[in-house]
Amino acid sequence: MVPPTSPRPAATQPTLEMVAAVAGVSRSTVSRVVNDSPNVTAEAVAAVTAAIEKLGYVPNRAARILASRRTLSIALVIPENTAKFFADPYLAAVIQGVALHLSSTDYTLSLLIAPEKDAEKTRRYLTAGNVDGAIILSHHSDDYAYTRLSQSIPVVFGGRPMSEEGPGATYVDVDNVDAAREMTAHLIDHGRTRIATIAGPRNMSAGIDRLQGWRNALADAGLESDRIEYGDFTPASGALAMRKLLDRGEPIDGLFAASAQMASGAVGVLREHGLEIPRDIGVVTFDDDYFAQSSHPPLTTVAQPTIEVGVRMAQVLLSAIDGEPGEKITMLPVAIIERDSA
Amino acid sequence: MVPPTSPRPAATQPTLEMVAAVAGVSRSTVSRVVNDSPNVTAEAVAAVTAAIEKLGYVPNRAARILASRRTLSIALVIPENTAKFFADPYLAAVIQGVALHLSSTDYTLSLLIAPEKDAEKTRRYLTAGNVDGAIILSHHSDDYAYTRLSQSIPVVFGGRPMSEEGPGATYVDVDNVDAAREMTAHLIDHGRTRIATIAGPRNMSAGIDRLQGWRNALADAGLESDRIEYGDFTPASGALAMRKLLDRGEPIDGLFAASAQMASGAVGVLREHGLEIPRDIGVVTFDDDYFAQSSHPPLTTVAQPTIEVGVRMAQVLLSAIDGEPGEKITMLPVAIIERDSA
DNA sequence: ATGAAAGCGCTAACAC
DNA sequence: GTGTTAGCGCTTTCAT
Repeated sequence: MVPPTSPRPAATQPTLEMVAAVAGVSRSTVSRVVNDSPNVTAEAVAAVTAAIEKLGYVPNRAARILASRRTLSIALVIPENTAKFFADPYLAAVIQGVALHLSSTDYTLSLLIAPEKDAEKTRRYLTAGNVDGAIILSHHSDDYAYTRLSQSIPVVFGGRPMSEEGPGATYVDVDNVDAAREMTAHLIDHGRTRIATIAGPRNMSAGIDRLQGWRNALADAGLESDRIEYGDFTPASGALAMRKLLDRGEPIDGLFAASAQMASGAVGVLREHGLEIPRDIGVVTFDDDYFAQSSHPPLTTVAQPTIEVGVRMAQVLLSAIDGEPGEKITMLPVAIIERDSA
Repeated sequence: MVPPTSPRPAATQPTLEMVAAVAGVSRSTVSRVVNDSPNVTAEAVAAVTAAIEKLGYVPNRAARILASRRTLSIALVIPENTAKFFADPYLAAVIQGVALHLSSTDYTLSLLIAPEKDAEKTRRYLTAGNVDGAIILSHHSDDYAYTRLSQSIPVVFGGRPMSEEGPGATYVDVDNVDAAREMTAHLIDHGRTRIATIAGPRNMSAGIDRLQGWRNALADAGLESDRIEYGDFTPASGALAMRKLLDRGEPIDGLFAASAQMASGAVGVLREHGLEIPRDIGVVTFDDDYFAQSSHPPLTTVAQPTIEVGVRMAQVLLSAIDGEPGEKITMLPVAIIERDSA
């Protein structure tokens, strides 16, 4: 904790009261104008607006929050174990989308990297009325700290949460099962029959669902589905998984990597082993990031609307905060991008 | 703008007053304890602490801010043009470092993606007393909107800022010139004589400085320094620059890419052209990210203390907010990582 | 060392 | 439609 110190030198911002004086109205009227209240005459609005402009008035957030009991701020919570994925283009884009949408509102984004140990501190902060709502970007199922959070404030999860809260939770996601199935089917359509997968973690819905999709496609085609290794969505884990797959000594002519970052690692290993894509092995994946686009050859993949996911999470959260009904589950469409890697 | 709506249903958090009642002291004393004031008896501290614990009291931020005129929050400003680099492991790590350090303080991090157009809105928000200080992560020189910001609030830049504010500005950086020189010298030591560079943008100090370092090394060795192409630190730009370099038709046996992300793009192109590292060309770069580590072969590079840069920016900013003197410029050491790519 | 009292700048009934 | 009046929950002189 940083101990509080000397108070600030009173920046003397213009206050609502000063605006009222200049505009020749009461503070209430200024407040109404600032808050877009419908019940103000055009003249009053004009006078106040002019005064605000003239003085360069900006409402004091703290005072507003204190008086209205709305914080105008939402938290973006990233458990520390997830923070190491910060560099993942997917996560980065989602965060960007959230920030982008909020910048067109009066809301402010509080970025919280939540330490595993005292998740309790974070939870308290969130439930103590410091934010109007929260977006949880948690990769793992073991973040039970946030399980009951939505009883206190509106919460939106990025992707279906794994905890018991799952049913009933509000989240934004894509149809991972079906997209993975399609990707795998694409491999099958290209004549691949010995298809492996580098799956995501078993404690993340995205990992589980994409694996299920892969299984479904193989089952539909009557193919074996035992060529599985798990990664954690990082390139390094993809490389390791690919090595394990190859070390099995069984022939593989197709690979579905559950994320482009893992595919990135895997492709490097394939190249090391002298395997050429798509001559020796077809490779398809998930996410249309730089790697998928610039790999040689570029990879057939599932493009998720990343920025849009962030934007929608923000939208859904804000409307929940405003007490609007709204669906708990928002599924966004993906785009299948066919290239020459299958 | 999202119009304000219904007030929140009064979450009835315990207040300082309730704590005072339970502890049997005045509100002032509770406040003192909460703020680590030295002038409180041990018994009072104990009683208050117990009461706080019992009630699960968390101070109301807004009230605190309003009364103390300190916001306990700092802004992390990322101009929109820089936001597209969000997925750059370097940027991601720096942000993480900032958030990490703040999580051990009472400060909150406000993430601002600042739209180019109304940078004025952002500037106003920052100067209106909404934050105690700001960290600017701007890649470009043309962000004049933030030039005068440090006249209003403490500001720390990530890397030496380009604007006229440069002299006098507070920032955290590494010695890009020298590190680049060392990397290039490494290439020369390995017998390379026709050394190219993929430089960063000409309007970013990191771009300029690393280019200068490359030039210095070549000058020291009496080698030509006209093999230059520019990128914007993204992989795609690195690939493009490499193509241009190769298209010149002049022989190249060494490459210094000003960032690992650009090296990533460049290496792909080299491979396309059948050039092998280090047999045909030595490659060194900047940043020790996943790509540099897992490229084939892994790349000799300059490892920047990325998380540490973020942590230090936060530390420097907080001490500036607390009015402590402190150096304006913080240079962090880098580590030269020699591998087999030269 | 502690308490009493006066706001911080705004919003939200409530009256007019 | 507009003004008046209470606070929102805390910090901070100023006494004691």
